[in-house]
Amino acid sequence: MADSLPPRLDPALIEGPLYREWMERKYFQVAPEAVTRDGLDPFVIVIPPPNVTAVLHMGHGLNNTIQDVLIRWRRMQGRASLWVPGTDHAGIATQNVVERLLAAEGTSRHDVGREAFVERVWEYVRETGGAILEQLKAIGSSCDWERTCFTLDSGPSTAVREVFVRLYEKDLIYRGEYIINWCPRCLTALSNEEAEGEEADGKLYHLHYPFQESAWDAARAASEGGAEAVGRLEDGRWFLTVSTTRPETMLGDTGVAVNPDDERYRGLVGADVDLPLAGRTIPVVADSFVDPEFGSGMVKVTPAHDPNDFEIAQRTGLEPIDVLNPDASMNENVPEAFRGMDRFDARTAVVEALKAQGLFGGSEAHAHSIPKCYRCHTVVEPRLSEQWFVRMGPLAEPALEASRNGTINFTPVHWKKVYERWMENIRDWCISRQLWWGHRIPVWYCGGCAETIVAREDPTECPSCGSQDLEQDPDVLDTWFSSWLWPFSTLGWPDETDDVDAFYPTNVLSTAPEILFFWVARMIMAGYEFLGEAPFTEVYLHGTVRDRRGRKMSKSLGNGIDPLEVVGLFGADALRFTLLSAAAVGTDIQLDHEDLEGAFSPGRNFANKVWNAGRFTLMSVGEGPVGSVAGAGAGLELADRWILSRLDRTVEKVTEDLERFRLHEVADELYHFVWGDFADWYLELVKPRLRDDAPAESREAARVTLVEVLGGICRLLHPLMPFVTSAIWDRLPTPNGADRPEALMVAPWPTPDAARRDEEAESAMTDLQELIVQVRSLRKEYNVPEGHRVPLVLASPPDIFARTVEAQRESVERLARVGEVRIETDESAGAGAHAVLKNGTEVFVPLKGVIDVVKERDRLQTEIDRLGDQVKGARSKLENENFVSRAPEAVVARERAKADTFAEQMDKLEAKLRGLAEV
RNA sequence: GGGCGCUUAGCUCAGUUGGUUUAGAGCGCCUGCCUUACAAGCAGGAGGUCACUGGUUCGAAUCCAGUAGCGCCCACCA
Repeated sequence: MADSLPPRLDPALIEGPLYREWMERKYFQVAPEAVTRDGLDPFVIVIPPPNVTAVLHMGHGLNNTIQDVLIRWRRMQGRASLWVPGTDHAGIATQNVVERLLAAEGTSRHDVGREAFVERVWEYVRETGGAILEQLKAIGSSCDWERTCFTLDSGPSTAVREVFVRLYEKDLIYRGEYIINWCPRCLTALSNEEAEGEEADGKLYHLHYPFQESAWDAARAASEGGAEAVGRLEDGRWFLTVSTTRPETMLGDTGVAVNPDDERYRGLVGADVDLPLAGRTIPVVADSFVDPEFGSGMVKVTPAHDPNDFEIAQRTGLEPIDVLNPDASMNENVPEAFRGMDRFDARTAVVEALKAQGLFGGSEAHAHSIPKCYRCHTVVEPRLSEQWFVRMGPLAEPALEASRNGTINFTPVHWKKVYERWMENIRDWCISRQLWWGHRIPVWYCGGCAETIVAREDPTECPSCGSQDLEQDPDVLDTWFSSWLWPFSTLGWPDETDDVDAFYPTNVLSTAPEILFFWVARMIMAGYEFLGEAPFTEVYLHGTVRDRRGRKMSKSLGNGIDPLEVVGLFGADALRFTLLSAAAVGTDIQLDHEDLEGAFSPGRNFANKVWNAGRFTLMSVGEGPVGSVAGAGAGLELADRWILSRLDRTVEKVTEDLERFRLHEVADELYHFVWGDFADWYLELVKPRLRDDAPAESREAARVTLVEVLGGICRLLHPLMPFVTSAIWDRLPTPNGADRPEALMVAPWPTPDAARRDEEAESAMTDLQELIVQVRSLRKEYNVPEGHRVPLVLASPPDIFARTVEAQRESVERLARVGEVRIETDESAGAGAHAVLKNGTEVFVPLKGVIDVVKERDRLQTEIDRLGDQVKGARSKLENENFVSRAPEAVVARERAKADTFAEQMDKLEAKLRGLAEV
């Protein structure tokens, strides 16, 4: 059987069939009864739903590999592990895509009409949507596909409706007129989170507004009092200067504000100025928002196009004047010359017009951040409009507390602060979008009596006046308004389902930090508000996948890597392992998109190594029945005991690191255990014992150990590399032909076994490895040709070491490439190896390190000195009364333990040193 | 402007509460090997003042302060 395995792993050959088998056997599925009836401990992850029409990218590859590792590991631990998959309708993104399709056809959504447009999007989603879920299967994701959910499905839609109504009834949803972020291209409102600031080199323009003649005296007085923003034109008029980065908005100014405590301008409050171009008169008002230190200390107030100005206007009684159309062209409230002009053209035009009137005060470079639409990157325009908002304050309270009291943990931990800061400064959430694709807002306006109806069921008549003249709010909800319910809407809420009972709350939420606020924070708020409990307790935020130059991978840069291409070239295991081994907690991942082979060689090479180590083991063990490790008992040799002990340590370490999301460490440990300990050392050491002419007992001990260790490797590695491990495990015999789980993915996760620990074997092996490495190094140093075998003379080695070498004599000879190992007690022979140089002369090579008594003495002495220092340090602390009385008990205890252990170790080493001295 | 993080081998990065790490890995590089599991391999090797300065300590890549460079997040500064 093993002979039939090809010497080079061909992932394509094994991955497809294995995944199909897992699906057929329904290993990914979990029924709620497993929890409610059978009492299994649930472990649940809900997938961050990718956009329904998205194509898999490396970020998905990384995130879903992480989730699959956790799910597979917990499943093997015997927990009812459920991974809920699904997709998001992605309001703006999807609508934009289809609008572009229509544009290419020479039409638009307005031409085809709302109903037909929405139908068209559905059509598009049905055609192209969900492909990403198939792609997740290719990387091995073990989601319960029967539960696949879409945010626009009836279940999640019901949840959205229920939540809207409940919040409205609690007065946590309101409609109001505020300055919102408006995308003039998407023609919709955006939330604060959706308007991303982008650093840009802008300009700060200075504009002059002339005072009305009645204020000239006050202006002169201010000017003489040192008000630098006040000046006089050539024609004698006095003016003030305001600064702005958006001069075109001056057409909508309704005032100029100064700080009430600003001495310079106190006398000007109440004065009127002429608003140039617009032909209006506006007042100077006082508001404490104005920072006297910034610029001239005078601010133009444009209430309809700036959130701060809007607030100033509310406080000072200024009326907003809207000057922009939805598409950001100038509207009818501006002078005819500017009407219909694009905002950026208007900017130039306004500046030119002011120049012509001598009212332009120049401009200067000004770096600042400009908000842009996160979907189309158009510069967002603050705009006054009527929108729906969620009052976030009350929702944030428990969500903030959950982080503070440790109910919810963040990995890496520094996100905790970021999260809390956002929660502390929470602002209301604008949830209405002027789109057609999404959840329609469940609000109707009565034409008969102006009643607003918010209902779970579509109303047919007004409950107040009975009128049937009802019109539904035209807007849809922010995409995230369905996403924030995901951990329970996917389980059937608001119905009281078994799934909610069994699987809520979920356990881990793994995602990219970019959507901490968009999604994670809001899910936590929704969890508390609607189910009274956090939706998960662990938040794992992974790094960003970047290219070799550190740039984020993106479609527009063309620097992305297609995970499916990687799977096709090197296999899913290679992809997964490479990502995991690069994904240290809190760090980004760099992959060279121009050298896929280089980028993914760690995973590919390791997968192949596992494959070959497995193949060799299977061939060596052969067809015959195999006993158990327990049965082998005293027959186990040093190398066997060593590798079993190492396996046990690895089990402990790997499990511990999985619990702490240290997946990079897990990958690293398994890599070194499998490649280093198992393949490089153990397999090489046991080769002589596997021959037909080897002593039967020794051969049997090797066989049972091989089966045991390879089985352990398969289990430990399975969450990371599910395919290659399964392929090997399926061919692995069981001890004494015992029954076993029908598949590796449902086999039990190993647990540490104290009886397997063997420090004697570990230290003896360390010495032996050191000897072999020394000899190899010497051979190289003295140019001993490959074909030459030289005797290795070990003079007067410590007893235990002599026995170790003796036990592994054959292996030592083979691995060190020496002809004969001689152990002598005659010190005069020295410790060394005879080597024959290229010219034929024979030299005696003294061996360094473990077998060189003198050097060993030095080494021990150094070690002892160092331990001595440590003991001294610990003891001096313990003698320090301040330390003992003030330090926490645990710390003192640790210090005491330290002193004891190191002293103990020191004694041991001193004994060893005395032993050497006697030789 | 506020907050946070990073700076370790040619490259990309690990290094878990300060002490068995005389600082590690992968890739790359040099030397020798097709040793019947694997050349996607085996063996040996070169390469680092752990950004800089000072401090705490018996002991610092690890803790503290400052300096320089880079990055991220948040923010209403016109």
